[in-house]
Amino acid sequence: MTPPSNIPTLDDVARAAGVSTATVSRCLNEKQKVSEKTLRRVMKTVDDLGYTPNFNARAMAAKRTHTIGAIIPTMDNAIFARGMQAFQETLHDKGYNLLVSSSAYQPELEAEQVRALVARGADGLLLIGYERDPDVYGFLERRNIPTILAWNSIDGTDHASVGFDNCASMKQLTEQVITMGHKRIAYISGIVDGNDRAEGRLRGVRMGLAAHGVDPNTLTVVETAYEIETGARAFRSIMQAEPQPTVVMCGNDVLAAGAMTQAKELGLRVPEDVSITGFDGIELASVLQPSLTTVHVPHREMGRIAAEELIDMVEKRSTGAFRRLDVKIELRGSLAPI
Amino acid sequence: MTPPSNIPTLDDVARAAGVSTATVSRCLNEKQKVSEKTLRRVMKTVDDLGYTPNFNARAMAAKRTHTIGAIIPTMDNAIFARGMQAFQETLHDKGYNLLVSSSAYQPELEAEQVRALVARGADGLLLIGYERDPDVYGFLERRNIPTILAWNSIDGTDHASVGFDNCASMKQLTEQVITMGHKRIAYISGIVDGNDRAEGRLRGVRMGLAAHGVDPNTLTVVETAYEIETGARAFRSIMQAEPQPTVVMCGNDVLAAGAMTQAKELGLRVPEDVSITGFDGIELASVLQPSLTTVHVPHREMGRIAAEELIDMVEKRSTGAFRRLDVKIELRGSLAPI
DNA sequence: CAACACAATGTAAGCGCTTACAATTGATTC
DNA sequence: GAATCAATTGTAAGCGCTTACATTGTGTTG
Repeated sequence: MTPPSNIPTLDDVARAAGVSTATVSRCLNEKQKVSEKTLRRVMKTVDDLGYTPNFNARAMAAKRTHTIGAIIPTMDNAIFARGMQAFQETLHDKGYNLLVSSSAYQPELEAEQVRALVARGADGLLLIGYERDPDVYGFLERRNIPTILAWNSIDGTDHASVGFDNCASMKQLTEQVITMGHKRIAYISGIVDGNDRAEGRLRGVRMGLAAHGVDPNTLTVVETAYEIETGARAFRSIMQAEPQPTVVMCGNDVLAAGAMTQAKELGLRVPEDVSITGFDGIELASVLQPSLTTVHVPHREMGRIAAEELIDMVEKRSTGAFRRLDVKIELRGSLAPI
Repeated sequence: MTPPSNIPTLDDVARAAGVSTATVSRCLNEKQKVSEKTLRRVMKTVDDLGYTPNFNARAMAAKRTHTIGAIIPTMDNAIFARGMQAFQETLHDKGYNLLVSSSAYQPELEAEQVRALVARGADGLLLIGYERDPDVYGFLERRNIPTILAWNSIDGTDHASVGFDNCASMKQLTEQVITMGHKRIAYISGIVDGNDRAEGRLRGVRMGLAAHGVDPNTLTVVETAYEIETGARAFRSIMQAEPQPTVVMCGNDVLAAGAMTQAKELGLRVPEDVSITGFDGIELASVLQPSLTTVHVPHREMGRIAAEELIDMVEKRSTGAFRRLDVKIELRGSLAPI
């Protein structure tokens, strides 16, 4: 004896409209298979009853969810916000929903989230970067879940991806810095372990140095989490060394923001006493005083393309392409010639 | 004739372990009801087969999802990031998952998302602010979905909520500003329509003026979206008027950041030529130069409490409390006496 | 007008779980 | 040793949809 639930089901609609459940289902999903008269009547009943299809039942019967999952390292800072927004918008335009979770930069957590999203029936997945336990890729392949990787682009990889070359981009910025006469360079890096973007950027700096005959071993590197506060701390410790560097390059804009604030607190003028650079080109960079020299990444474009490509994969129009986007060095007030 | 899918199901596990599906289900959900020996054997089989429970099937059979839905106006800027992070962490600690969508400040979109989240089986919902179509509340009540409102707190409302008094907080800041001698005040407001937080803040400014005998009609108000760029534009248009205000108060820190950048561009010194204030106390405020006077909102605490209370409601330990949190005026460099 | 094609609708079998209830087991008691 | 009971396990009925297949109705054709 179940209490008569007041939540209308397909059955209720069918009964009220005097048709079978199959017909109602068709009205909802394949209108062209139903006569116009029936369609109108059924839709009116749907409205009258305030019927909403039960998503889980639907997913179960149809084995499609029109849902895409995304796992990003963090939502707490702006690095991924813009790109994910564009990703979401594009999905929405094409009739897909987005489920996001964050892994807090922890590989095991990411693996767990992959399973959770697949268990929820995600038709496809967006992951950040390449580096992760092969088991995860194995699982995805066995389950046949189209997956696209973003925010990085490494030569010689064949996985579907849309990103930019973190290493080459940072190398380019480093060469620019060196060209402006800087020799004593310090670098505040994000945590490299398990983060191929951070690793690539660090490698890019070293390659930039090497390309100009500077010994990469002279580079001071501090590795720390991507937060304003930790960026500030790293900057302080760097500037205690003797001789002080003439430029502190940062693994991203958030770290750079921390460095800039700390510079002011230490009474150092930017860029007269020390130059500072960032990476990403988030809004924060243009609000800083002086505004931040950074590497601008086309986040929105990356998000949009990722969505389009992933849907093509889900709908079997593509087997997964490799797309590399160009970045742009933004030279601004925080970097000056020596 | 279905192709033999390689995705293991409960049945597969049961067969392989030589028990019934009920027992496997118990091993997964109510370990205490199963003998230790069986439990071990079944769990090993689960592991060997790489079995993952199908979430949709589970939700359907159990009518519980351990999933909470949240709909916030935007993910694109930092206003909600910190609070949602804490909300998420607390949910996770208590064994719940979070599904977030953003409504882009559009009431119809929000209503649609509410239905979508409920259709997905969300056990409870977090919504921002009070103001929305009564139909939405009606729907939620009919479906019996516990819902908590956050980010605002209005006297005389009885809905479960955890927030702060936007109006009183802004009134307090306004009084502080007036006490410092400011008479010509301008205010850059967020879009008030459909946003009770923005509306409350604007009302708070007017009440603050009135309380000190300043005619609220002399207040210049520019209403615009919460973006750095629009904040900058609003500031420019305000400073073109004669006589210029001595202080530009802003509806949030993002607008204030735009105002500050624009002030520099116009060659105006802050706070010597014009004072600027914000609201929210996001990280951005402390990175600005000079650092921003703002109203600090305990976002993390709000997120945590919202999660705890909502779970209590879902698990029938509470019927929905009304919690008001205190804010703190942060007096910093961007505001000076006249 | 019988024969047929095609459009519209109906029937019913699952999808992979949870759980009420029934059955079995083994220990305990008298 | 029969009776009792708690602990453990099994049986099977759904949960609310989609969809392959069967059925019905309608207009065309020879």
